[in-house]
Amino acid sequence: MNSFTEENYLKAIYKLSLNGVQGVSTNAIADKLATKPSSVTDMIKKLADKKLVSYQKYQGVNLTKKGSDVAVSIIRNHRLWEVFLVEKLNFKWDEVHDLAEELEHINTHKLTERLDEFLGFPKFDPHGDPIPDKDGNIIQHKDVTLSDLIRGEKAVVVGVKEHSKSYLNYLEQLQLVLGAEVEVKDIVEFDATMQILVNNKQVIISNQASKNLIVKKI
Amino acid sequence: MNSFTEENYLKAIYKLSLNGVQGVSTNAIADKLATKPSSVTDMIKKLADKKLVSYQKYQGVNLTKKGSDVAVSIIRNHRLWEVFLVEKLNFKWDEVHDLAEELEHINTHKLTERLDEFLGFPKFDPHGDPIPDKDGNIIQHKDVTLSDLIRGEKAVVVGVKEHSKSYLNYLEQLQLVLGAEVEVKDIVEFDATMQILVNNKQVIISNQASKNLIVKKI
DNA sequence: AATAAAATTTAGATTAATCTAAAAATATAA
DNA sequence: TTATATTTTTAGATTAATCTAAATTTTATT
Repeated sequence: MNSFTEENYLKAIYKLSLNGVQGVSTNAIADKLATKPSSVTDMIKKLADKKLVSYQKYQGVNLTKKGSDVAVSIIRNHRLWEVFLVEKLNFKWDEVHDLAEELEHINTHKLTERLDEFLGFPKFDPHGDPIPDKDGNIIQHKDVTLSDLIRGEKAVVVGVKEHSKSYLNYLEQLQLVLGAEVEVKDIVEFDATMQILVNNKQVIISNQASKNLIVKKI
Repeated sequence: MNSFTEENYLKAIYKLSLNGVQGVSTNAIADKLATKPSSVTDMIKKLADKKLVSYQKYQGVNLTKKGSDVAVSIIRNHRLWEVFLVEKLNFKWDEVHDLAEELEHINTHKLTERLDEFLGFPKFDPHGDPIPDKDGNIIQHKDVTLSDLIRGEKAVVVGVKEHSKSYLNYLEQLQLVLGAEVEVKDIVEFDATMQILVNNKQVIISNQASKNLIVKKI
């Protein structure tokens, strides 16, 4: 079995690998986990001993198949619990991350599968992130963001790239929730600030905000 | 915040105090937690520093109000999660203990209260143990066991004093589940083995088994 | 290619939880 | 009540995860 800490490292490395990076850097991991590079080096050695990552000094790490499987299963758990918290316990989408961070480590095959079934085999979590299926397959929706649209285009909100409470809370105030329809009315050339229509209401949104909102054109 | 380990110590001390014991012994705690007395002494000192227990060398420990509150809230969590696992995820009563041992430590007020509400404010867990309410009040049903009955008496199964998988599994095979009606047909004088009627079926049950089954006379 | 800057690793400490073995205190029994 | 047994505590080590500070390697820049 792996400790919570080991699991968090594997998850961090997995997520940092998604950008197609070959060899995740020690500093990047330290940043993501809010720890020190020297601590990361120590842990990487341990994970390498357990064949969960492949590692050569100064060259960064990559997950092995085994390590990747563990990471995906934790992500599966995390996202299923988020669905549970929002759909069954009526939490809001900006409240569930920290709780799911704890629940995800109760990593028992049977519990996960029963939960999945109880929830009706959801495909996405409350933030639009895809939930890996029981075999670890995961649908990656391609990241078209609101900031990619041009004037006159319409789209539906399908996810977020940033999960902070403040961002999610802000989006909710603007009614920019999953499924909302948006239409680009105008874009400021200077800083890409957008004027958009959400539920017939005019909204002004910064580039910082629009580039973190994943949409699907319609 | 308290670590998982600290919480497990508090829970163990709480349970060992239920028999009206003043000053829970180091050895009893070590036994319950499958650890060594020297480890227990170390941890007790730490808990005493945090004002969670009162302690004098060689005299055993007692929970303070603060320590007792923590213990009760963990027990509340544990039992609520057990209800969830059995009623919502269709686990059997002999499968839920270990999972609940992990879930109980995600000790967030809001989560517990939402779960309680979702489950319909249950009063008892799947083994018949009372669930403390949100203020920590707990109904203690007085422990009449099957072994206390005499020939001819009838009763309903309301709980168990022993939670091992093997015991629970055995009871289920005999249909001695919560709510089952039993009638004492005969008792062997030598070793208190009982012949009882469960759902019109004759069952022979040892004293070891009957004294761990909590019943209510009817 | 030499040097400066940045990233990474090593060395050595620290903290929490545990252990074994030995010492001290308490309880029990002749 | 003295000796013996049991319980509890202390002393000193160990393991996992972390840290700081120093050393090393890689990368970037002149």
